Amino acid sequence: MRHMKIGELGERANVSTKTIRYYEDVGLLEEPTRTASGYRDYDEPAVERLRFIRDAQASGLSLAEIASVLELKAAGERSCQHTTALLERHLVEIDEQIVRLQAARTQLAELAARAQSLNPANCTDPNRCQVIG
Amino acid sequence: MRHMKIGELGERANVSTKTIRYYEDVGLLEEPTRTASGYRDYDEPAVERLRFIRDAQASGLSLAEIASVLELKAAGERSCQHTTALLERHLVEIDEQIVRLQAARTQLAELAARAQSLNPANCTDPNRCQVIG
DNA sequence: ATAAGGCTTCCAGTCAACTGGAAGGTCAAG
DNA sequence: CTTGACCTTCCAGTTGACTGGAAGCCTTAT
Repeated sequence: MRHMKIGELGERANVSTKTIRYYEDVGLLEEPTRTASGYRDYDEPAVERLRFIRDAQASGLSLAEIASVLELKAAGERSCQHTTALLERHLVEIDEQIVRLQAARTQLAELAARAQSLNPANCTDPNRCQVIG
Repeated sequence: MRHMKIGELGERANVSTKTIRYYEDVGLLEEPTRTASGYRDYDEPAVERLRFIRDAQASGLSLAEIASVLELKAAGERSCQHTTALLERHLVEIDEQIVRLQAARTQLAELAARAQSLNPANCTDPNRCQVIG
């Protein structure tokens, strides 16, 4: 599958078309080529780039930080001290985040186990659970 | 250290006093007892609860979701199906998130290694790195 | 007893990251 | 040759989670 329009790109990277255009607006994604009729025309690597953004974002980088990382990635050489330092710092943060996640996981799993072992038919009071909608 | 005021609680859980009052406003934390002069008066377990909120938030739960989890936690029994289901779903999400984090970690570590092995003295162009400020 | 610093309430403002909607062009299927 | 699903731009609105600031009370050290 060589070329695709924004809708397919969005589906494949699990991002809305709105969000893709927004990323382009804020400089996260460079402007793609266009078809004769003005449609955005993406290629395979665009999927990869978008997924990278999603992963990086999931790791806790802000879109602005991701932009600078992508710049470094694109540059390939001409390393920039600030970005390198950012990366180093962020690796530490990711490790901390993984630890926090595992801590949360443990606590939530415990709660879930405890909750599951009880009668689940008591959710009739509208004052409870209203948070979840 | 038995009792503390909001400032100390904030320091110990690494949360601003503003944020603590905000959590109370939105129902995440129940209203603490007050000193004679009207100051919020917290005990040791409050630190734990606040840290739980932080961990849960780091794991990707919204404050509203955390509120319902805390409700379940407080109830201890009288399990609520919605919340239990939320927890189950979220455990899966946490696992996915850990995978994403590790993927991002790998990619970023690679980038960092690549960047580090290059001359880091090229960051003179103000058009680069401006994102980081 | 006064000054610094922490506490109180209340309300408004900010920020990131979308998200919705109008108004209209494009294209493949029937 | 029109219907419906996509696509376009532009701009405004929303959401979640804070955050700032005013106005004023409380506490402790000097």
